[in-house]
Amino acid sequence: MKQETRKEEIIRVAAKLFKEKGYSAVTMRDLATAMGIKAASLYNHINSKQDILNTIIISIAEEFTQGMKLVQDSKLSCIDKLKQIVALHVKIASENIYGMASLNNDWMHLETQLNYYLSLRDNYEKDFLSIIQQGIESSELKNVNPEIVMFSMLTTLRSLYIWIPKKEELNANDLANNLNKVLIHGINI
Amino acid sequence: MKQETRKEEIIRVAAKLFKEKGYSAVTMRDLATAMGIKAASLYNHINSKQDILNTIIISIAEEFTQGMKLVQDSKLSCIDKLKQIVALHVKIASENIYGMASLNNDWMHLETQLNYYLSLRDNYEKDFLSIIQQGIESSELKNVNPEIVMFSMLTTLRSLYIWIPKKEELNANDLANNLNKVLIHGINI
DNA sequence: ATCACTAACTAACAAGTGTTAGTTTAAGGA
DNA sequence: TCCTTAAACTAACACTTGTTAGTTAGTGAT
Repeated sequence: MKQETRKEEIIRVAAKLFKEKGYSAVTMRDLATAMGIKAASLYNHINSKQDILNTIIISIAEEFTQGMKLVQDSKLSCIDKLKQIVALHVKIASENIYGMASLNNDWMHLETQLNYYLSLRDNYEKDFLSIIQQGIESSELKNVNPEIVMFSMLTTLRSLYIWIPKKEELNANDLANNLNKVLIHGINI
Repeated sequence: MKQETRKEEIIRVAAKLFKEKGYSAVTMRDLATAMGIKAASLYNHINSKQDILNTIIISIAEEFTQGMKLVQDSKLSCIDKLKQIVALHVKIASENIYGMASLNNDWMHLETQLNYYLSLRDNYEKDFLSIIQQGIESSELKNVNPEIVMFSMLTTLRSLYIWIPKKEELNANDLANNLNKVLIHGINI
């Protein structure tokens, strides 16, 4: 277990504050108070407030991109690929409850990294959509509007960070299984 | 068609800016520029920045509460009630693309109205959950985890405001029908 | 012509913003 | 003991924030 550096600690605490109030509403003095130091002291460890946001968002976005690559390169059926994606979201969301909030709500405050983030997101959605389209073509999935399927699954998965903390009794596996049932098999008899 | 007052115009433009950058990142000078006037002039029409947010969020939240009441008082089957809720979200989201963003992302910046908002949201979720539970008890729905069903449906519906503007070719009815298919009947063969 | 009203304006304020510069303190190794 | 380094500090800067006060210009009714 690698020991957390002071810089990593600051970023972790920042992510927590960003989740509660959003990036813009959190001041460096808020962050310093949460760390038990003065605002100016933060700059011994980090370059700028903006840099903290970049680090939080880009690292998670790249994790998703990497996970999607693995799913795509696999020889799984379409439905199994979708199940893998659900598992990927459950895993990343569980490990980054606070960071996921910034990813979802504060990406527009990225500056130098905004275009990079948008390209990662765009590619992720393209890959996701393509899996669904293949499933429909191969009759593995019903002939439903593929974009609506992606939208529905993706918004649910992207919001997991809100919901996981309220349901701590559910472990990652159970949660993924339940989500698969609901998202893929529907709810009516 | 009632003519829009200057105050309503300010609130509408504010909601649009709030959607793009979030409440905290939008300054009164931003809003004034978007209106083509000076910041101080805004105060001839509105009381405070905070007040604008209150108005945007509470009006929509009350619309949802009212809609849920109608659904509950109806004698519809559980699945038809769920379909009515989907339609309610599609309708409100279509008519309040910008306001929905504030409702979802900036509710924590409510001050005097925060507790009221939270109680509305809490009751809405309780009512939603109760409909699903009744559907399971009466065997109208599969025996799935009711909270996961609600979470999945609700996050999808709450994110409609992101998605509707990208798909203008789909009218409200088609969208609601497609969502019903996907959310209720599932996607696998 | 006077009045009230709407809606804009300029000027300013007090508080808060991210950040920099320079300094101090404590710990560990040579 | 001396030197280095990590990590805190105080003080300050230039700018931005929401908001207030007081004023001005145009419009329509009496």
